[in-house]
Amino acid sequence: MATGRTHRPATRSRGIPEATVARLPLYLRALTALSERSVPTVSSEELAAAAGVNSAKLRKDFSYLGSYGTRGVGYDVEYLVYQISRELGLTQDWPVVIVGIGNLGAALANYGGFASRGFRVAALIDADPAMAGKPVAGIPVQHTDELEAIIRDNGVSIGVIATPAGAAQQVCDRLVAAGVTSILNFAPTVLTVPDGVDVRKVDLSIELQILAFHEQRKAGEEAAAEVTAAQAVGTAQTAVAAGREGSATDQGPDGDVPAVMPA
Amino acid sequence: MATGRTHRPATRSRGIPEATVARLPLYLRALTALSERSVPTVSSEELAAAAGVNSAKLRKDFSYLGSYGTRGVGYDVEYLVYQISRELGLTQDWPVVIVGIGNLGAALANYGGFASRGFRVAALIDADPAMAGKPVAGIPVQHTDELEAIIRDNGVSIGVIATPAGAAQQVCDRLVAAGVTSILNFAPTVLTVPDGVDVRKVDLSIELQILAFHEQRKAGEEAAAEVTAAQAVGTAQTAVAAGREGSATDQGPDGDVPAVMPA
DNA sequence: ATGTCTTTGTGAACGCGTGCACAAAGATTG
DNA sequence: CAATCTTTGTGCACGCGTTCACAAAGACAT
Repeated sequence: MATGRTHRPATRSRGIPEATVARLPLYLRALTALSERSVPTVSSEELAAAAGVNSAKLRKDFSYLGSYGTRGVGYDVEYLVYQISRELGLTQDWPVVIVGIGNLGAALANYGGFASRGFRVAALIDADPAMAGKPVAGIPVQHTDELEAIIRDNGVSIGVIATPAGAAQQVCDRLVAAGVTSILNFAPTVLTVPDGVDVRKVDLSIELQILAFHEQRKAGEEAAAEVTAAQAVGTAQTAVAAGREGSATDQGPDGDVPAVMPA
Repeated sequence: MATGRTHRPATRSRGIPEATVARLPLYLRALTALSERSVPTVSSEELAAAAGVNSAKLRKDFSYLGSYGTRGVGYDVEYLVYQISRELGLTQDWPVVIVGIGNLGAALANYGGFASRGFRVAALIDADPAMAGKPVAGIPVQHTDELEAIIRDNGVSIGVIATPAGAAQQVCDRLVAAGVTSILNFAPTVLTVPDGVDVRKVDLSIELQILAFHEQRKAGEEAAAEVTAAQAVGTAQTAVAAGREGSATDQGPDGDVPAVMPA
C-alpha cells in the first residue's frame, strides 16, 4: 500500500518490466510451436534460442511471472503457454475494430495472427461511402458514422488506425470518446490522447530509415577500411563525403505522407 | 586508435546511440512538415512537442550530430532537414525489393512514404506464378526465380519480407546470399542471418498482445479499486481471477501463424 | 539413501538512456 | 556598447535493462 497511485506507474505495471512484457508474445509463439510438436518440456537454453534471446534474460523474464520451471528439467510447455497467455490477457476475447480499410486495413483484416490469439475483428470501418457493405475478409465494411455505436454495442476497447495521416487524429479522438482505451496506430502521425489511453505506433517508413542508416554506415566503414588499407594519412573524412552529393532538401519531400492509402 | 574493430560495435555506431537513430526519422517528419509551411526556424521546445518527445532529449540527440542550432533562436529548419537526411543516408537512392505480394505486400508497394524518402521499389517478387506480370502499384510482379538476378542487376541492399512465416527464412537466405544486407521482416518468425546483416522486425500480432496486457491491467486495477472501496479485507486476488475462466491452451492455437496471407 | 549432474532462479555489477538544471552563447533592444 | 533575454548544449544523477556467475533445487542413477 501507499506505493502506487502516483497518477501513472505505466512503465512498471505490477512488477513486470515493460521490456519483459514486450518479449512475452515472442516466448508464447515459440512455445506454441513446441506445443504443436507435442514437446513436453523445454530448457531455458532451448527456448531462448527459439525466441532469439539470451537464456539468462529469458529466465529473469519468467521469474517475474513466478517460479514455473523445474530445476534440472526445464519448463512445462503447456503450463507455460497457459501462464503467459493469462498474463497477457489472451484467455479472454478482445473485440477489435479496424478503421481505414485500404490495402493495409485489408491486410490486417485478413491477418490470421489476430483471431488465433484471442483477438476478434468486431468491425471494419471506412470513411468512403462506396466501401460500405463491401465485404473484406468476410466482414462487411461499415461507414464511419456507425463508429460510436459499434464501439459501444461490442464493448470494444482496442482500436486499430490504418487511415491516412490526415484523418488519424480525428479518428483517434472519436475512438477514445466512444470508450476505446488502447490504440494501435499505423498512420505516420503523433497521436495526442488523454491520460489512461495507451498508444502503440507502427511506422513502416521509420523502420526503413533506420535500416538505411546502418546500411550507409556499413558502406562508409568499408570505404574507410579501404582508405586505411591504402595508407591514406590525410583526412579519412573525404571517403565518406565522397559518397554522394545530392540535395534532399530541394527535391521536394512530401512531408506529411498520406499514410497507407485508401484503395 | 585501438578503440573500435571489436568485431561489431552494433549498438553504438559512430557515437550516435541507437535510441537516437530511432528518433531521427521522427524529427525528420516533423521538420518536413514545418518546411512545407515555410517555417524558417524552430526551437527545441516546439519541435519536441511536434515529435512527441522531451525537449532535453531532442537537444541531446541533435548534439550527437553536431552543433546545428543557434542559441537564442533555435534550429534552421531547412538546414536541419538536410543534416538529418544526410545522417540517415536518405540523400542517396535506396532500391528496395518486396518479397511476398499478398495484401500486406501490396499495401507496402502502394505506400507513399517509401518513394518520398529516397526509397525506390525496384521490384515486387512473389512465389505464385499466377501473380507474375500482374501489375501492383504500377509495377509488374516478378517470380521468385528472378530474385537473385533482380538483386544483382539493381544493386539492392535492402529487402522487405512480407511472406507467410513458413517461407520467410528461405527467402531471407536467398536475399542474403544474393547480397542483401538489411532486412525488414513482417513475417512472424525469428530470422537467422549471418553477421553483418541487419534485421528489423515488425510484428502486428505482438503489438496487439502488448496492448492487451495493458488493457487487462487497467481492467484489473479498476476491479481492485472497487474491491478496495468496498472494504474487502480478503484476498483481492479473487477480483482478478473472477474476470474470466477460459482455456487458451485447448482451443487450438494455430502457432506458426501464416504471416499476412498471399491473396 | 546418497551422490552426481542438470538447470533454474537471482544477487550483483555494469552500461545505456533519460531528464534535470544550469552555464555559455548569441540575438535583440535601448 | 552594454544589458537583458532567449535558447542551446551538456554535466550529472538516477533508474531500467542486460548479463554474468553461482548457489540452491530437484531429477536421476547407483
